[in-house]
Amino acid sequence: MPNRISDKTVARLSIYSRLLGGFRQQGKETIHSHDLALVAGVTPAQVRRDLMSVGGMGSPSKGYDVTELSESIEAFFGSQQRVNVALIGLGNIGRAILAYFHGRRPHLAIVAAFDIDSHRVDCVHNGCRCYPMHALGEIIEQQKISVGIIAVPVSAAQEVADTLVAHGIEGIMNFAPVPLRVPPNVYLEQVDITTSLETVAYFARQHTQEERR
Amino acid sequence: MPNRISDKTVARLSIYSRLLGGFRQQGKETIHSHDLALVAGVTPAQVRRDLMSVGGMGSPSKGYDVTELSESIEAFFGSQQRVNVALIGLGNIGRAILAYFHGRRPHLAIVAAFDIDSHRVDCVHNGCRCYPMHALGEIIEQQKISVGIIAVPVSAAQEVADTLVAHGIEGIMNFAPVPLRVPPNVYLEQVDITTSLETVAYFARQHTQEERR
DNA sequence: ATACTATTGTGAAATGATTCACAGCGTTAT
DNA sequence: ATAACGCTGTGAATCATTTCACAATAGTAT
Repeated sequence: MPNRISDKTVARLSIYSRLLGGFRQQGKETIHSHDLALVAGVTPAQVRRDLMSVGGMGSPSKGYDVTELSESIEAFFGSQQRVNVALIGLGNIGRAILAYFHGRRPHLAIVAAFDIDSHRVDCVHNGCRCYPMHALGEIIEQQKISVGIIAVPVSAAQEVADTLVAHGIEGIMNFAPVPLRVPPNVYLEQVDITTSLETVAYFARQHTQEERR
Repeated sequence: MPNRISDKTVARLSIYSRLLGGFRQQGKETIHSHDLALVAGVTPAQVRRDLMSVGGMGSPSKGYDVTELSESIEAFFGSQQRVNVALIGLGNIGRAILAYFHGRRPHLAIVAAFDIDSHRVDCVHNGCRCYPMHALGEIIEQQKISVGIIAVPVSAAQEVADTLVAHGIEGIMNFAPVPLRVPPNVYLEQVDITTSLETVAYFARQHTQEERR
């Protein structure tokens, strides 16, 4: 492998991509690393470093061509080939996620939802059919789903993860506030809202106390 | 300042705290760094390093006293003093967050919600009163709110953040998929679900391609 | 044409986070 | 009592990420 790209860089590229989409719509043709850095909340050097990963094609004094760069990053994310996503758990968080992604990213579609509650099963929420939990493995393989979003209670999260892994999932985004065990060949992203809020509260208090010093 | 603690460490301490709570309930009295590391999904060395921040009080061959350690971490997070939190935006994500935190963390309470939609205003969701948006500044100061959760659409996010900052907020957790500009004395946590999912999809695909090599 | 300016791309340095490795020390076994 | 074991706490080393700083270069002005 030539040079692996860090997850931090990938996350920032996603942000640049979204911002560039906005600039494109408002007719901006070129942009400097400085300007992109300003709206992205990072340093110009970081922008340039990140853009090297997608083969940065900027010109001095003009900067980067917005359309060209936007398309380069989309190509980097492989937007020509669709990634199918499953959402497991249709509670409050699950429904919020479903509503959130509905029709937003064409190449990143939630194609199936799952829940144990029979009231939710077989309904269509935001254009997405809800299947019973026991169909999980079968549907993953049928629909060639490679990414799973876990939005079930803590007590069920590891079991769901195991099922996903057993049926060949490649990446998991976990909203349940519990660290999951998955094999190293599966990419895992923990989105732990409780922990995040606790971290914010901690540093908020720190700042207050520093001011008092 | 003696030694600043990194946000990564703080986040992990929050996870340890939660896990220790579980161990405490099931009557476990002592625990080794190795065991805590296993369930937290990190290395034993990392656990010990993190616990140094709260004045690690482990004994060789017995390990750490579960109750004592649990209380040390809670004290570290300042659980004796309550942090008041405001939630701005009661759409899908806002309601999910509200339901999620309801009665879960006593020292970290969402005490007020805000929305522009008059249908939502003045209702009580999950024990939390919803105020109209124009009351935001006033209520923050009245209720001594120091942390804000932004769950409004992208178009309103920066304006809300500015209002929060203007009224003395110390920390912000932002769910709107746009980088916010806040002064350096305000701690900002971006929770960008789209970006996270895109990152998962990217690495999931990477793994698939590596296997093919 | 030539000089000047501002910006990119990128080695190199700095900073930050994690892991290693081992001294020191309770605990247990003999 | 003594030895042996295994774990903690931590300095040092490693690894990862960010920032610095500047050569190369395209555009612009003279």
